[in-house]
Amino acid sequence: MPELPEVETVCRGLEKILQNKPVIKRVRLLRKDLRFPIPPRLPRALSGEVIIGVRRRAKYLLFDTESVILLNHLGMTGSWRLLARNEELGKHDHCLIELADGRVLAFRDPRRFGLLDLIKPGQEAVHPRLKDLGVEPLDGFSAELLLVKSRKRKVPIKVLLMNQKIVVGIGNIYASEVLFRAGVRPTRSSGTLTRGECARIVEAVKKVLVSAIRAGGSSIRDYRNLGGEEGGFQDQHLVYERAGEPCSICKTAIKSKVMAGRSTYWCPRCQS
DNA sequence: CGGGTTACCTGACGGC
DNA sequence: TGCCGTCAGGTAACCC
Repeated sequence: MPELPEVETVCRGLEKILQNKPVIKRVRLLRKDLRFPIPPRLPRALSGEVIIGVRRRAKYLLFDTESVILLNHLGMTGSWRLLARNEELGKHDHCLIELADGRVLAFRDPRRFGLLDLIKPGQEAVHPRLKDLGVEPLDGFSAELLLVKSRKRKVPIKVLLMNQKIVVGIGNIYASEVLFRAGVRPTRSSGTLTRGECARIVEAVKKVLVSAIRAGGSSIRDYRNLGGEEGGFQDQHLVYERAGEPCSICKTAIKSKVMAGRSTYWCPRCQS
């Protein structure tokens, strides 16, 4: 579920909570694997380390310590919770980070599509999950880049926007929302986009993501921030999960279809 | 390599 | 109340 705005919101929440650079007292793994095996040495590698900071790259969170980086992906249902004192562990709490100051961070992930791994500082660029990631949409993404990457490609633009090797952070909700605002149909073959359309798409990507971050992300089903609160951007969704409803601009019924296995929404009149 | 489909997993929801 | 099929903010592993 979490796309860039949700991961960014979680990252900012973690940064705030960890700004006193706490020492990790102990890490407990409640299961050995999520989608992939969790390194068995992870608890030992992290215990005693100081959390220097938390960063986001694409939809990944990176917890920096002096000697190792904790890499985390939320998958579809992952969340970090600051447990209240004496709070019972949930059925899907898989990893606990116990801080020396007594606080406990829990990684919760019912579907277990998330990821926990370790990276040696300086080795980020060669990590298999990070090495092929594309450009950050809010840092270095441009119409020129989209134009170049879309040439000679037949995939629908909606699928291209979700391709993390080209531009990162855009998932199924924001792809539809961006293309509606850009006035481009999600089914358009990428190679047919004009320079002007690429410019409109890139502008819409930036606007939508910035607005969504400002709103604290979108909560459709599961997504919650660190405090368990919902985001607010779902109130600004203009097409996502609105099939059959009148378009906010022209009142034509919003259409939907499955593309590359994912539900996709658009206005057949406003988007060409 | 590009493009498409399937699998991974749990839970919520609607229909019968 | 079940039970069953469908679907869900992601991505990797297959296939052709």
